[in-house]
Amino acid sequence: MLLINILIEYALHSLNRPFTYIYKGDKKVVVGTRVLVSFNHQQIIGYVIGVTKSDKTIKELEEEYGFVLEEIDDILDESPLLNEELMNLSEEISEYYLAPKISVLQSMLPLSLSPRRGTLHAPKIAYDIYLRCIDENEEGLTNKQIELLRLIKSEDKVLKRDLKSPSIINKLLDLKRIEIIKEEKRRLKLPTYQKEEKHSLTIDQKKVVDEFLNTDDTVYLLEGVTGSGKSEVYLHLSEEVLKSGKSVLMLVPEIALTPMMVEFFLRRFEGKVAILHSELTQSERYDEYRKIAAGECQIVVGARSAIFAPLNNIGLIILDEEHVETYKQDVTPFYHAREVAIMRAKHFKAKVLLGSATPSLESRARAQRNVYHLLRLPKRVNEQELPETTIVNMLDWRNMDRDSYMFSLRLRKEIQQVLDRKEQAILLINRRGFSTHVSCRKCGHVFKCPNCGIALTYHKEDNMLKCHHCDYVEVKQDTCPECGSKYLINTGFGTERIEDEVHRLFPMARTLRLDSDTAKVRTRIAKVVTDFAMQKADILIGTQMIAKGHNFPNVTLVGIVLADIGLNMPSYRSSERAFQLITQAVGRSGRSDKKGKAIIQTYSPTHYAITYAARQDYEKFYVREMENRKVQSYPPYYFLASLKLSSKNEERVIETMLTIVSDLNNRLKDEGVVLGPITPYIPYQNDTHVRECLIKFRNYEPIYEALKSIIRVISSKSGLSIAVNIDPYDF
DNA sequence: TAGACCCAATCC
DNA sequence: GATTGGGTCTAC
Repeated sequence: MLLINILIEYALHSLNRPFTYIYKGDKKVVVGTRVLVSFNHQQIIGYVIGVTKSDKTIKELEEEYGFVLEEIDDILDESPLLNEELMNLSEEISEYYLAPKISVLQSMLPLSLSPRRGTLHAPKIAYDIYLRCIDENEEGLTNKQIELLRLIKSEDKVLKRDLKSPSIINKLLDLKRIEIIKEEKRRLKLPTYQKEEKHSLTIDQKKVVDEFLNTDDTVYLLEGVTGSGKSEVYLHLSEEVLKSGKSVLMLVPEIALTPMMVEFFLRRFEGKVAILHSELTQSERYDEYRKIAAGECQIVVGARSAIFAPLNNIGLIILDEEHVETYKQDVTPFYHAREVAIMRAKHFKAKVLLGSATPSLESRARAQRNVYHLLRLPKRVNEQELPETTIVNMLDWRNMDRDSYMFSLRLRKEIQQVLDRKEQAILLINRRGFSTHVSCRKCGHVFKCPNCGIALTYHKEDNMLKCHHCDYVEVKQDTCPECGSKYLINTGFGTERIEDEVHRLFPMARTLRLDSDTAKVRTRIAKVVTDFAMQKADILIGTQMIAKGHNFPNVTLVGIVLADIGLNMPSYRSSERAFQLITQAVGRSGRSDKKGKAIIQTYSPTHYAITYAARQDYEKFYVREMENRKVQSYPPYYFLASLKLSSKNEERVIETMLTIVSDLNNRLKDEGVVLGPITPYIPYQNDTHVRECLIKFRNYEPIYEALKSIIRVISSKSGLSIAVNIDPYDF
């Protein structure tokens, strides 16, 4: 009889331990496969982490353990889903991020293979069914059968669905003249490009490539201004790594926003590339995953979770736009792809290359201390000048257009000139929708989200009010639900409103809008981007989505309609985010031989994030922001961990959080600073109350001991749930 | 996480 | 006296 130790699918700290089942059947049970078990009156999925033989009787075992043993209902896989490297990696991640082990495994695997119930209905392997001739003997066949046999014979193999006559096929199969071959199908159709030979490098690029190849560090940070040709460096290094027989993992923030990078890799390395990202359907993703696991691809291009691609013999992991926050997962297990990349690289003795025009402060600081090897690309490839940038102070009424409170005279004039010259402009407004608040003029009622309590944004396109925090939507009413008044007013503006305003001020201008509303339909991002690139519109209006990656040669003006959005968010990263966004956006202007301009409208014209971004001066910003972080004891000077406690019972959360905070204070003394209890911006969601605290510290060990013990104590209590976020972004 | 179980409130 | 609703408990 076999004793099977499994992790069950519920990702809770309280259930983060092995459960033992027995198996008497004769199928093989292997560590790393999924099984179906009944657990507390339900059928759920478990992941096998241990198999041992036992000669004792069930009764003896139950006596020994003190609980009733149940049998495994079914075995779902024949062979392990993860190899040893990935299994150890999952262990390391769950240790570092203090996350339930099963949650890490669930994040690593595509849904079709994931240890969770959804897996049972997830897509299966798809096959192409081919026919092949195995016996040319035509004796005793009818003319029709001979015709088909000769047709099949003339090709190596023929797709069954391409042939029309099933009865004749069946007859030939019966007569053993032909056979069926099943081949796994790749449901993702990659576009085929003309193969492209490698470009020669500029002197700067060559220097960077040589330094990377001829030194022996693990992590490299490539700091290169927008347009400096980082992609070409990635491609060259990838080629070198492939030549040495190793494979490459290329991470991008979001494929939809960086279609160029995928195209570059497909062009250069046709047939060797797999793609993995969230835009894929479940079945496409499953197929790509299996192809990688089967060793059929040497390059994987993908978003965050692609860091878990089952590539073997990795030689290089690249994170493009390494500062982008999407690399940090914002649910358990809260991992950051950069840290996971470094873990994997250590295992393979591979190198990690982090690339950005505006590196995250953490990375840049590590480079400062030579933890990372710093590489620089200080110039744009064609020596194009950086755009001429103007900051417009919106507080000064003399700058303002009397006809519009969203546009300054200067921005309006520049847009007009661009239109006159038949060039293109990009307007960035980092907020979607039409207006940010809808309220009643008579009684002051503000339309709010019933789940989150924050103001709803009005979307004119579909005439709905939407919550930008959860997915709540409602049809916009024309009257106030409180007093029945018809006088509702819109305040605050977003992309839709700007588009309206552009149409009003420049009736002839053709516009396109790109934000996550546009992106709801999968193919629409690509459509908008290509349409704009083909100059089917004069002005592109959008959120931060338009600030990344794309190269629009005819754009000579970038207008940042309101640079302050985000700057005053209650987060220690708000300056950094604003700086990155503005810098990236300004860099979109003047990418070809035409000189570009950028206009930044702001109510904080002297804020360092804005002034340095206007000058595209990352290094100065870095120094200035580091001072800030030092004074405020934030990363990179201190590490952070946040702790989130939730319960249906508000009093209980408050009380427990108080004891946790005082407990932490007692344990840590000088090892860290505890802030809290903090009532979050959204203090309750679907009748669950939440409280948080934040820990700032310099050494991981003592904090980990404390956190582990708190998790142990809290998770043993029912009605309370706890989640720890190591290196959180949202404080 | 989600069904079981327990107890009290509530119905006519 | 039966039904409903909520809070709590437990899992191999």
